[in-house]
Amino acid sequence: MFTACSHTASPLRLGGKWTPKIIRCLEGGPRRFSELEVPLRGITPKVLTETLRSMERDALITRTVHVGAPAPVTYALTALGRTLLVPMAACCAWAAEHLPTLLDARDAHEGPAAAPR
Amino acid sequence: MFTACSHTASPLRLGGKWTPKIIRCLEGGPRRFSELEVPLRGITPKVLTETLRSMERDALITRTVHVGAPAPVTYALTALGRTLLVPMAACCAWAAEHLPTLLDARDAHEGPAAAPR
DNA sequence: CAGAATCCAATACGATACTG
DNA sequence: CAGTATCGTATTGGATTCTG
Repeated sequence: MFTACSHTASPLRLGGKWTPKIIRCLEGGPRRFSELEVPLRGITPKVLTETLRSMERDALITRTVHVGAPAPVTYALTALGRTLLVPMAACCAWAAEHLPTLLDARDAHEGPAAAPR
Repeated sequence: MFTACSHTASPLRLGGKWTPKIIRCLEGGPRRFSELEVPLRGITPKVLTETLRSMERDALITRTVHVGAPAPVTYALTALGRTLLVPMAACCAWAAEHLPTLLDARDAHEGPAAAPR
């Protein structure tokens, strides 16, 4: 989706499984590592770390280590990261409207033979 | 990007490497297999076939076998497939505006040590 | 708390060769 | 022309365990 528009071969992880969800989680303000693990049910710390690192590298988020006893780390969207909310909204609108149609077509294709009876 | 908006775990190939490009190629009307291979420079027949099949299954395109000597096959966007052009345009606009910024940030991260001299 | 290390599975993508 | 068959590689995501 994104690579189609650019002429780079670089794997932008924007289309990955977790990047958009993380952006949504950060939409309301900075969140800590553990505050991301909870709403992103199913993500493992390894994958969360990897994804956050690549997003930080791409200047989509910032990583801040605060002083404190078990030093908390917060992640926050950058201005660049916030611009992604616009195309994401367009994609979400598409999915909300057309995804059921697509999935119905898929089921009809897969399973006229394997349909429930 | 799309899966983030839905609640399915199904791998929609909308975010794949080729699906958006194929949609763009079909935007101007039906195209034949070999007419897709050319502009999509680098795709192998295997991958093109796989991608077209999955798009057909998802009702994004239709596959039509015509009568003729070496029977030509044409692929065309469905109405559902055309709706994808809207979010794709939003993503392309984002990339056109912000991708250079992102890539600059990436370079700055990777290579202050590996910078050219 | 916020991760790092290690190992593993699934998938996407690709190169090459062949065919009705 | 429009694929199919086979094989191999690269990347992604995940499970588990451990640590400053």
